Amino acid sequence: MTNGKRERSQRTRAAILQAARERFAADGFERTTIRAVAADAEIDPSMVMRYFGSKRGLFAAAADFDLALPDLSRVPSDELGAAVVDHFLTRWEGEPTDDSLRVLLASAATNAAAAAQMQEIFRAQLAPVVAAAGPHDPPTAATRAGLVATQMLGLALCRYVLRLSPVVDLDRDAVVHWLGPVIQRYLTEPSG
Amino acid sequence: MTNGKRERSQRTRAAILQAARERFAADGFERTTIRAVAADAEIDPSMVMRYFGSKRGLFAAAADFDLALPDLSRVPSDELGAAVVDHFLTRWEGEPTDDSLRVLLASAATNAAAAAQMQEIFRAQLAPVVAAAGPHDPPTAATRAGLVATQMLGLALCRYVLRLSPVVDLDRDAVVHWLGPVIQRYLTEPSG
DNA sequence: CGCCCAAGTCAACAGCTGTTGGCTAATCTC
DNA sequence: GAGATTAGCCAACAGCTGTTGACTTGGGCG
Repeated sequence: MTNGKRERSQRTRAAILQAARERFAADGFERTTIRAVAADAEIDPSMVMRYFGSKRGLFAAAADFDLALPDLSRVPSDELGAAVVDHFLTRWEGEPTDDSLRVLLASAATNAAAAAQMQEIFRAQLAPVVAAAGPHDPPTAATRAGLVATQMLGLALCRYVLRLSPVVDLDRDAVVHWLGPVIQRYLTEPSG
Repeated sequence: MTNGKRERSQRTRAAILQAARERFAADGFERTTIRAVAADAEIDPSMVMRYFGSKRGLFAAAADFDLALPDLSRVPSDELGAAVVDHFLTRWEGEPTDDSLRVLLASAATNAAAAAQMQEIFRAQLAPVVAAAGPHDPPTAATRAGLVATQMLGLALCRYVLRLSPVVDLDRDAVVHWLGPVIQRYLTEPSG
């Protein structure tokens, strides 16, 4: 066949990872079973162990993602809030859909390792961008990043996980209209 | 002994419920085992079944709670936001501590029944209060309630579940200072 | 006292879990 | 082509899970 051994290996590895992302996002860490992931990927459960070592290893691989935040120092300072909200919506609802955030959100609530991973992502990815965007006031930068996290993760929680209908029904423009000024304030308002 | 039979029954029932609340809040629905709850309550696992029928029944009893929202129509309209934020903080951090919200938050992410229960609580308890507090504009009342939920549940998620350090480090006054105006806006800003 | 009901215990069930080791067969390397 | 390497499958393990039923104990009440 045209399939080399290496190519075949990479393909099944990718299939496992995709199935794992969907399962973890839908069911969380505990309820996701290796057997179910393997069934979705149409391979044997033992293959998951071969490729990822353990369930934790599989989760770490599935939940490792990049917020891909843009450089906010190039955005006009009065459009920062709208830009951030718009970026997150694109990240979560664009094509191709990346379930990683939902994976973490659904698992971090009940799994210490997942919570730690979430902390690390926001510390390493969100905090520096916020620091670069806002007033040059290092002590408050971490606080500002934390506040942004409360609103954006709260949105993700209500919209994608809890599926509260008034929040699900908001269209993109409405979300930007309502949350944009909030994020703007968290980023730029003097700490008083 | 001084213990009547009825009194003893009520006491063990309460002990089971308290142990269940702590376990569910700490570990979520899936990782909480009936055996662990029974051990905490110092009784036999089968007693849990006797009193609550099933694990789901136990969860429903542990997660059934009252937001105890005050009547916002008596609060000066420019203090609405601060009053709401302050109320939630008191509810979550006051004495005696009520773990119910954490129970739901930790479980709703991975359990459809818990998510439904969360939806119901916000529909039945938060939405009407928001409707009574804001402008008399029924179509937007549900939206306003949803927006309030995104910010307040996001706060709870980051502060109590994920334990993001910048959010945990905020004291009460700082939380009110930052979130108060946000909630105020969600409650009263014209929908334009 | 003597009956009765309910609180509580004990042991077991059937099922599912993550994980392991041995096996086959197909591919790569020389 | 011979031999090593590796993807993949199968069967099994030890442990834990929610749940059940039979059994024992002790208070409530006539």
